[in-house]
Amino acid sequence: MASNRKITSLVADWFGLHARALPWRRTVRGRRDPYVSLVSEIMLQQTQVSRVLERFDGFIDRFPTAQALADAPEEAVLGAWSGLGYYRRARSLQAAARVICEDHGGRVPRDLDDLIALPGVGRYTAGAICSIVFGQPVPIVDGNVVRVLARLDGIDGPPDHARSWARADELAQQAKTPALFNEGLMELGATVCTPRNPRCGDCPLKTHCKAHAACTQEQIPSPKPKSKRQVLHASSMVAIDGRGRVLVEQRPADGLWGGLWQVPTVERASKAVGLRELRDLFPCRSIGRVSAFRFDTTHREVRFVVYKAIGVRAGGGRQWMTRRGLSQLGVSNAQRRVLDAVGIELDSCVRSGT
DNA sequence: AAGGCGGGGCA
DNA sequence: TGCCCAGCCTT
Repeated sequence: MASNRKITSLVADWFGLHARALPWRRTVRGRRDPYVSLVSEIMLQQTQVSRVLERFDGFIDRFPTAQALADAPEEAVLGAWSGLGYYRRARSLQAAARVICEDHGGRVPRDLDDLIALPGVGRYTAGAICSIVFGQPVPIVDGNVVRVLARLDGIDGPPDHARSWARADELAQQAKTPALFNEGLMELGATVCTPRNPRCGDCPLKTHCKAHAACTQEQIPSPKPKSKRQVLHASSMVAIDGRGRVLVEQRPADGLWGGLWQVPTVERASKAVGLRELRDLFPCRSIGRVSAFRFDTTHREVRFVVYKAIGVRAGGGRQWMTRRGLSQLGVSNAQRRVLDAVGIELDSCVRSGT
């Protein structure tokens, strides 16, 4: 049985050789920018690196400091977050920036409890900042770490978070450089000890891994119990005025796509709203069905029907918006599909440096 | 403890 | 099609 110290040094040394060059890993005089790291950690919550890469530099260019983020209008933040999903993260991140500016002098706090007190920051994210940015010997556990540690110790069954935290804590405390060990453990899970087809031949822990010894790495951990997706019927009405503007409304702050903008849309759980009721809700001169499509998320199957209407008036919280204006706001990818169905393509706000 | 919350890529 | 991803918050 290898010592914890041996395990941690193997991982840290491996990371030193194989770390990917990711934008949030840039350093100035050997230090990472804590604010930049915080943004990256929030973006990376339940979101793959490849997806974050598409948005990260643009977001940092636009909001380069906690103060800049705190001072920005909320719709600009949601606009920069468009397409990333889990939009509450964007609001929470800005709220965190405001706390940082008001309570911590504009500096990301170093204290674990201060970090956890920030909105949108839980034990994982706080631990990541503490250890990776500030070098403190605190553990972090994400989906990668759960998997790597379960395989290393040959723990069968569904993901056991309590055990993973205990094990990660013991390792982080004994690591020579907790920053390199923690980030290396995640990197290992992301690039070598992957859910499927792990590349055990390239793993620095292969001679210490119980799953590898027993050839059970593919079965560990066992899949999480699945929850069934709810079906939602959405009827979206696209209306365009004489100047080419689009009629839009803002969704409620909470729930699915909270706070994002959309063309007038009615949602029903059981069946799609009928055309007659649709006309009652959206009075117009004429309306016609354009197309339909399915939009799947992890938790929902949304069946969209797209209508195009003529002779609609604004009001009831709905307003005419230019396409350029709309592209600056938060718009879900589902609504981009709706607009695409009538030939409207929003400017991407993914571009960086503009 | 469980459920809600996006979106895309991959087997 | 099902599963997973640098999780967090609410109930």
